[in-house]
Amino acid sequence: VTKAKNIKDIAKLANVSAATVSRVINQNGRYSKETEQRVKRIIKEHNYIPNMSAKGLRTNQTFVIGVIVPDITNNHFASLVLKLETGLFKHGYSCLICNTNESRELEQKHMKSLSAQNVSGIIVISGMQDYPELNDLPIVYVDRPSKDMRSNRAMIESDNERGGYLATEELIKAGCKQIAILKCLYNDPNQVLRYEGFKRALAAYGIAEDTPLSEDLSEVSFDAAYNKVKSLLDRKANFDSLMCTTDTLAAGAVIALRENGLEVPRDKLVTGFDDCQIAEVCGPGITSVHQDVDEMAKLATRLLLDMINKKELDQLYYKLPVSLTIRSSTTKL
Amino acid sequence: VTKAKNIKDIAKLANVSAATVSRVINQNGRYSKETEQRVKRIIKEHNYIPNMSAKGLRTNQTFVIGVIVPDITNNHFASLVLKLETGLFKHGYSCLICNTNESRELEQKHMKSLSAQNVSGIIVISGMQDYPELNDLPIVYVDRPSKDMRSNRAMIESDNERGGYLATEELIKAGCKQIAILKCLYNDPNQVLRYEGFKRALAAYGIAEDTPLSEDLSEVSFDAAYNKVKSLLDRKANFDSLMCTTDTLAAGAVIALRENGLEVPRDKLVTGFDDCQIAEVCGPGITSVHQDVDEMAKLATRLLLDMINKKELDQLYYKLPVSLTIRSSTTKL
DNA sequence: TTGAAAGCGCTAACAG
DNA sequence: CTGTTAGCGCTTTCAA
Repeated sequence: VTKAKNIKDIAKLANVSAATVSRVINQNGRYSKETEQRVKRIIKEHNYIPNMSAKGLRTNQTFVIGVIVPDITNNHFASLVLKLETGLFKHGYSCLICNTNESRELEQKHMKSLSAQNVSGIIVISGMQDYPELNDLPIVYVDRPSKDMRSNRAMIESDNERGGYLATEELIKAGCKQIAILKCLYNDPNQVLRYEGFKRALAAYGIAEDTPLSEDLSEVSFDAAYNKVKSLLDRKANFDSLMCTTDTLAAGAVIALRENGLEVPRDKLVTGFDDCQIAEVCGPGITSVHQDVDEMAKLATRLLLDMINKKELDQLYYKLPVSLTIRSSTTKL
Repeated sequence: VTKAKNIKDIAKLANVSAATVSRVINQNGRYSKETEQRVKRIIKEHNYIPNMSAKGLRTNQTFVIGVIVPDITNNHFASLVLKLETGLFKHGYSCLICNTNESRELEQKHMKSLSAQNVSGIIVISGMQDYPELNDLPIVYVDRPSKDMRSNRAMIESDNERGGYLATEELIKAGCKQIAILKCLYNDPNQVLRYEGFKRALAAYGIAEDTPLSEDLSEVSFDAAYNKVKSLLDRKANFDSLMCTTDTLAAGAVIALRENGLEVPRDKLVTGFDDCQIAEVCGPGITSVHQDVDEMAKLATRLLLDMINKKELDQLYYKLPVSLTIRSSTTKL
């Protein structure tokens, strides 16, 4: 079988013009059944694959979606990305993955690069900024609020405040009085909301917040949580439980406790947030706020594709409900 | 500031030809210091971003790398992808992420799609197949052997056999006599190699393999491992330890044991493979075979870029050493 | 139902 | 050192 590199080769082989081949490929009608079948046969026989750069240049549509994510090694984000990629690929779109490593600068560089590549749309997961200057580009902001509202922008977030409330309430109901919180408000509105929920729960149950136990972490990471808990223990801080604003933090906490001879839930209760694999697997299993990642991904995919295809969206903003997945870490023995 | 969409606009504004602008952008020389600065200034002022589709069409170089991966939610793969993406982006390349979900068919579809998109190169992680038909495309096969050898193919794997040996030896040295192995040979040469190592270690220490304990899993997944261990316990199989060919399997095993009131390492010893987050965090911490993901990523990046830039490679095949990260799961109390 | 022709934005000869 | 020109492969009028 000879190699047909481009649409002209196919046209020649099928005794039609390139225009007709193009119409067949794109199912644009205006060709006979006969021609269609012949062209399709030739394409298959020669294993012809259209050149997407040319198509992209011509149509200004690349069928590539940029996905911005803080860190793909975080299981919560990875789950989201897996579902997004799988869903989008079914519709003929590929995903450019961009890790920002929580750096504002890298995030901007990536957005610029995506725009240069003429991506069809962008999904920004837990981004740190809006991008109103990317005028015509459809963008879905996932996992964070955004001010950038208009017809080609959408926004999906979980009810983080309620999540914070639920987790805290669970600890209170288990009898906890001195709840430390592991969080880092700086730069992340979700963290702020989870903390709001925390405070609302304390207030609802008439518990005063113990400010030293609420001190911010330097960053949202396993190590930061691990070190914070070590230092709490070192200075003999008085706490009976830890409300952690992500599962990664919860894992760091559990490990730090264990290394100091403390067991969860025997000695301290712990809650996490995201309900990802680490919560299932860490220590005795960590009670965690479940986000509906599946729905998030489905919604983001649908909204983005609709925007790309210039469909009117009935709704541009979604706040998804959360639930609590209860595991051993909050079960007093 | 007016909007300059394309290179001609910039050229006009800078009083030069498009060719000169192109030269400046690509640092191709053959322009005066003066012109360069003027052009650069105009570009910056107008926030001009070159169109990559056009560039790609013209040069047949897209600066996009396809990354094929079985499942990005596996922390081992996620770590690899993060490092690859970060490294490649520094060199101006973006990564198209493709999850195959272990499906041969999806893998092929993705490869075809990548080829259509004129990617500059492909990194195939734990792929199930070679792609010799993608003639001119540089490909690095990571995490698996490959028969597709030539100048624009490279291949990097860990010493899986030795990993299997080390893990098994660790169990034996801790006094284990009846070692069950959780594996799934079907479709994955790495699994086979790890199993080879397992058998070699048994032989070296004069232990006979207990065939019923070596039965294959239906697939490599947390659930498969979980169910397998449950069924081993149900039928009162005689084993003192579990050698697991991935950390995910080890996690499934640990959880299944725990749910049956058995603790690691008190009642059973366990080893994993990959030394990823889950091994650090699961149960008491799981002893696991460490793969040098960092070196893998660096090597893959370098080799791929060299192939893209037509540099002669001194070596096309790399087998990276592994080590054992020892944690509590193999420490008899 | 089909084909001819123009052009998307860029780069690479080639000429000056 | 710089500009002119000719496409890369595809889609899309327009005309037939």
